[in-house]
Amino acid sequence: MGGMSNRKASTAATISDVAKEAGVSTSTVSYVMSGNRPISQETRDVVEAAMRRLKYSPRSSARALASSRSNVLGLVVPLRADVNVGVVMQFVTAVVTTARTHNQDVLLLTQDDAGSIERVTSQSMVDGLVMMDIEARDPRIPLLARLQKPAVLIGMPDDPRGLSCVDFDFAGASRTAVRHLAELGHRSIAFIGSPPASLRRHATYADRALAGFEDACRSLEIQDLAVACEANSKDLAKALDKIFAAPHPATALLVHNEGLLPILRENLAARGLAIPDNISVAVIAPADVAAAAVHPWTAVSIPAMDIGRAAVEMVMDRLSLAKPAELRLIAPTLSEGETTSPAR
Amino acid sequence: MGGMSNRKASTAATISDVAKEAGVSTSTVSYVMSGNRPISQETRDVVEAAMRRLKYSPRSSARALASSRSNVLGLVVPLRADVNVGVVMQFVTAVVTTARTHNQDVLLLTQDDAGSIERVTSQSMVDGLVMMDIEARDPRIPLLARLQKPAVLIGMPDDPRGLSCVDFDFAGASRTAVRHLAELGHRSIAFIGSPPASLRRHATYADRALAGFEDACRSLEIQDLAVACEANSKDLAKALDKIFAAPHPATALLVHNEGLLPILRENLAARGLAIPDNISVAVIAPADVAAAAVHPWTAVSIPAMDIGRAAVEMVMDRLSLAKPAELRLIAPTLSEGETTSPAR
DNA sequence: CTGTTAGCGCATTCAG
DNA sequence: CTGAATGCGCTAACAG
Repeated sequence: MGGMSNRKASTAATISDVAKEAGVSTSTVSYVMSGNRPISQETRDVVEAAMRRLKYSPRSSARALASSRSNVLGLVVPLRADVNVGVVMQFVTAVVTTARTHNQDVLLLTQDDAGSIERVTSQSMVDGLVMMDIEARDPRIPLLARLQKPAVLIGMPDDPRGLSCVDFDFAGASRTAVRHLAELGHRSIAFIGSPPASLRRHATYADRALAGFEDACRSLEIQDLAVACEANSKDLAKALDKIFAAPHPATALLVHNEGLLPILRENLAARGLAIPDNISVAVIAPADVAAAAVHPWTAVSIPAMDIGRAAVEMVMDRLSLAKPAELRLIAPTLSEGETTSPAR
Repeated sequence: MGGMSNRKASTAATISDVAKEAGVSTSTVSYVMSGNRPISQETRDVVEAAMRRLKYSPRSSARALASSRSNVLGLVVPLRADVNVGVVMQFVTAVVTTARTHNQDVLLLTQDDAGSIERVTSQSMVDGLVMMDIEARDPRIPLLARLQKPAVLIGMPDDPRGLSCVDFDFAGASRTAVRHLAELGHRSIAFIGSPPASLRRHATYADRALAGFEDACRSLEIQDLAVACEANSKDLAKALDKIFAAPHPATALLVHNEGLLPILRENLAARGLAIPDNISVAVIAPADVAAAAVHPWTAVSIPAMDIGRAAVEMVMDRLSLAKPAELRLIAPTLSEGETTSPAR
């Protein structure tokens, strides 16, 4: 009896429509959705059939209001000119994809809109936050620490203030690359790094990659020289000028600047330097970029996917399992390409 | 009397806390926030003071439930390998920035997560949708047309089905560029276009830029040749081989592929071709990319910011003003750089 | 100009 | 294993 719904067809079905249609109470419907208590197989079937028939789907706002969970994660992305769009996109992809596997959606926040972090948390629009492009003493950290929502930083600030952090071990990446070049016999290595703007604001990846380079060279007693560089031909030329004008010019390069990769080979060729015969080049870059080149670069890959995934999982752990904050560094691995060879 | 709130300090303030604190009713508080009815200056002041004192901020889920508006826009972005990350980022930036000026936030959806459009609309997570990277006969269009939420496509499908669309006039862009080159005396022009993958799936920008090129050449009686090209040196070399092996080799190039710009000059130089002395080059690319080069390209600029802004504004118009759907093409403008010169 | 009140749709105690 | 009842916090009639 009374399977016929008497609602206006124009309105979307609600949980009580489903309950009526299935001949059960609304709480039963709610529990078959959440699984928060055992439901007999038969009533479950009846309910699910009713949901399908009515094309029911729960209103997220109602659910959020009742459960005080939005199932949305905030993602703060940098839209600066000096960051690498390719890498950023990879992080974003990883975060969105992983979030979906945890049944979360992603709200996109840009960091120049200063108040947005505070806004979305105080309005409970998000359950947690993932923040990219962290600076060494990022002013947003105290703010985040004060908020009640779990937050994960992609990057390693000087003082995390009890926040979770995850990042690639950029220092280790530089060290790994230098060690590899040293084993090939190179005794003078130059580092071509991030744009000056990134260094100036102490983006943690830029700082730490550089520190790792200097550290490794010192301990292996290798001639070192580091230059910052914008991702354009002109600046690259200037950097190379400086490198090859040095007293003991480098026989190997370590490049931490994805934007330079398409033009590096040509610029060296213009100076009569062939890779790897006259000069070895190792890079720190996303795996696909390094591998996609015609001559794959010897690379320490930035595992953007792994980092993004880890970030989301750390947020979810804190949310669901109330895990404490943690710091996580993702270890570097070097993959040999066709751009390094023994010195001389 | 009774200004002292008796709530537990641990819980965030609600609208009724504010009402109590201010000595008014909740609706009054609601109305000072929304401005949906006139409020005397004095009560407004009292209420606003109370809100500040209690650090009140409204729960978005409660507001959404009561008003059936989420104040969130869904943005569907492509994460394909064959799209240009730089351009995508510019669109995204424009959309987010503009959305904020309309008091909307942006939920990020990726298009490989097929069900997500349906999901976020049926759950009323978003008030409207902006969709990038539309294909000529995009399978999502019938779906979108069926949904009740306003949607704006960035791109021009064959049949918009009553949806709003906005895009750069890529055909006009090609025509403008060809006309410019023709005026310089060039009688044979080659078009280097998007990666084959983009063309194969008929991304509308790729299709239309190419069509505009062929059209303009035909009507101006210019030798034309078009090649697709991945954004790497190897594929570019192949494309150039083909172009210069033709019976009447091109004296000018029109390039619609941002990724080629960093390497194009070098690859031509390797063939003894200097820009613009031996060959003229015009490009279709975002303004900043074209202008940032050491030798600025003669370019028809893709006004990503304008398009993104227009998209959001069209959604908002349909939401608030119930405006009907519209199609909008953004006109091209050519800016001369240092890469074109008279033929011969 | 302001107050009262009935929902918005769902989650979740309590009872059974 | 299931149902009834309450409240989440806010908006928008309706009633002054």
